[in-house]
Amino acid sequence: MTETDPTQIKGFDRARQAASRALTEDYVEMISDLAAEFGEARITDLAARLGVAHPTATKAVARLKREGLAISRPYRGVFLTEKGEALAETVRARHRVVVALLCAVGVPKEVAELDAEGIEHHVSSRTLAAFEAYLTRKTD
Amino acid sequence: MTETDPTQIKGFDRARQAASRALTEDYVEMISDLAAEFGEARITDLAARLGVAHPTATKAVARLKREGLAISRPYRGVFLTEKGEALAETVRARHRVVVALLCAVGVPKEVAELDAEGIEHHVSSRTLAAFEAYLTRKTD
DNA sequence: CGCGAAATGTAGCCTCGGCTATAAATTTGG
DNA sequence: CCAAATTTATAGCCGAGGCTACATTTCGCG
Repeated sequence: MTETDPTQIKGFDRARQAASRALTEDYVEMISDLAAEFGEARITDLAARLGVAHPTATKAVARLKREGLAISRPYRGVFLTEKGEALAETVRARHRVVVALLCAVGVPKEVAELDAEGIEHHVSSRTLAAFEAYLTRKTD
Repeated sequence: MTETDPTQIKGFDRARQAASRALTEDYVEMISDLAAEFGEARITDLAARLGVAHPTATKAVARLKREGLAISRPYRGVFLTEKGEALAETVRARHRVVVALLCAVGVPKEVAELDAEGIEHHVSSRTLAAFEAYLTRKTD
């Protein structure tokens, strides 16, 4: 029998958990963006921006509501709760840092934006802190 | 109607595609590692290292076989095809670069290993090239 | 105002990647 | 060499997150 390496398993588990959080984070961020732009987030716009069919967005919003991140009434826009807004701000901030770090090490801006969309969900708080410290050092 | 931003959609699509590739890449890399260690990859060891139940590993291996990345006979070990080995090497190399870059910007080694497991699947070839260039610059 | 267009909701289906439980084959040790 | 332990396979379930098709509600405009 192979001696089970807990560190390695932990890495895969974390990656899987991050994958399941990614959708939530994307939707919350997008709802926040749309609210800032138009005053409310509509299902159709959410679906369009995320590149999915509307029923998919409807289901996702239902999940956000279950998790206490958003509220909505039938045939009306979607709004974030305080908890949802807080998460949105966290996600947005992390996104900015990841993009900035990628650019700082020489990744072209558009590529950085594209890759950050996937990478950001896997950046732990400790790695994020290291990124921020690096950017601060480099700026000074 | 919101003006659809193609760049943003592309980012989300890429992230979703990367998520579906991630499992394949993890399994292929792990099979390669086990083959190097023990001469063959057994379903039980694969499952243990990835932290899943064995039927889950069996299903995943079936998929790899469908995709021409691995071969196996009932009750025998799993082996990579040439295509599978090539993918494994690519994945392994990318993993090393990602870990090295994280370390280079100040992420502690153990954290880098954990986060890399999730991040690596979202690093495009252009970003990878930028990482390599940065590491080379820094080393010189 | 009322009607057609647009937006939202609902139903139902698919695939994937987990799981448990159970069966079959293989390996191992006495 | 046979029985027990281990390993692998299979069946069947679940939830997530896609989709299409169709029903319903709201909105905008003539």
